[in-house]
Amino acid sequence: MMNLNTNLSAGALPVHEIVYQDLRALILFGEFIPGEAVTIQGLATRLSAGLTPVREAIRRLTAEGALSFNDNRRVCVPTLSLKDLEDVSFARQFLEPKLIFMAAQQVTAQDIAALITLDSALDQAIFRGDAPMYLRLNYQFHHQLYQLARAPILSALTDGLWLRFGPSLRIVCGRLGTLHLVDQHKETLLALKAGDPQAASDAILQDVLQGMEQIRLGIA
Amino acid sequence: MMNLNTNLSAGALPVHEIVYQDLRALILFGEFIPGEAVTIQGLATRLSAGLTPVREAIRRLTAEGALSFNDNRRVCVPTLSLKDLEDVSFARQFLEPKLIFMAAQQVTAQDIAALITLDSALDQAIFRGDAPMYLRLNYQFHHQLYQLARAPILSALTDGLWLRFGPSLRIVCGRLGTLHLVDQHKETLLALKAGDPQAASDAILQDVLQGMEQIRLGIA
DNA sequence: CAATAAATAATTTGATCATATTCTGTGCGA
DNA sequence: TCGCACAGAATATGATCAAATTATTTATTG
Repeated sequence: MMNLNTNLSAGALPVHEIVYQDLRALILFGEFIPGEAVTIQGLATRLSAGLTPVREAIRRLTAEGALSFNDNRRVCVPTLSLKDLEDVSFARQFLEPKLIFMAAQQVTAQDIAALITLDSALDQAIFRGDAPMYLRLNYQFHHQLYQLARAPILSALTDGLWLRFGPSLRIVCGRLGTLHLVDQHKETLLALKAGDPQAASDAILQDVLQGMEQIRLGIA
Repeated sequence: MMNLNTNLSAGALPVHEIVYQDLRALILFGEFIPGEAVTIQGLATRLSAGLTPVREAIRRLTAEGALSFNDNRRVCVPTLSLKDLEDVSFARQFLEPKLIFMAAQQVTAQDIAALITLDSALDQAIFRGDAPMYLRLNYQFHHQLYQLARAPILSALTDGLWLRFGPSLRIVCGRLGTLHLVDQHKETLLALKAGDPQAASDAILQDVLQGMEQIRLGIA
């Protein structure tokens, strides 16, 4: 009856928030197959949560385009068509350079240091052939850059695009070992250190184009 | 095939879907004041729905940036800062011309006829000084154009931006009578009829810039 | 009789609600 | 000022019902 386990407000996130983050990560890092069906009850069991919080998380992800709500009222992971990828690519091509341009204008030495640390870990993940870790760190690198721009709306838009191609990363994953992934992070970091927003912006654009091309090859 | 009318309501939408649409419209057309608090129970009463469907609708709108989920776990209508508006404006400047360019490449005479009808109704609403109707028809005009582009992802992004400045339209509303709102819809329609994607794209860009400027004046 | 279609039953899944619990802020009293 | 109780609101669960999918059975036809 009485649950005296009073959860002090410290790190108490609502269950629906936790479920959202967990489910988001699952989608973002290719743990679902494109087209795969997702059931509320299944997720509730898998994530040890009640139906309502899962339902809320699903609605959020659906609104972000990470899940698709069918006429059946069933939910599934969308399959990204080539046309869809073109659209995602178009949006990223103007959003990311803009964000990084803004970020470069107000970035601190501390911020850059954190990014370098992140990028080193990323390099090591590639070296080890640790694909899941590579996906996580690569996303984190970009995400952290978005934050530095201090443009919540543009950040949200750009962040959301990752959810669109997340499920397709599963394929890229398999190729990681055989590929020489030369990202443009080094150039971006150099431009940030040099305080050159335009150069940083250009470097990220190359990185985006390269990343989108990898996925295009994967789903083609 | 079989399934004789078990579905007694071909158009029977789930309550959470209806609540979502209703709430969305309220936000989109300035029925809420920026900063206004929104309670689950209040909406449930107002929209004659249960708590769960309302909760789901709120999560969706929150994911779209139309509502903001505070640390208190309370939900409110966000206030659009000038900086935010800049960002929305930036995104629209890229997205809308692109969409209309795509639309112009595959638009049919029938589609154009429907848009002309819509635009006439819009003119009449302005003439009558019917601000709420003006807001609805103006949105509908753009929304219909997005659909014609057949680019679901870019459409969703662009559509979502309207929710960001929806609450700020309340102010524009009041000015409607005193303003000479000369939109660029006529030019857009002419370009569509002429089969000139670039011209249509340019016309819409002007319309977007003009619209954003109206809001900037409103919240400045 | 075999093959296919139709109808029906069984199972899964989604939608909604009533209720119990937890959280947050506030006011009261020491 | 601090602590505690209280009210309003959000959170979360499980029950219940409806809808849809799948499986099974029955009917029909060549």
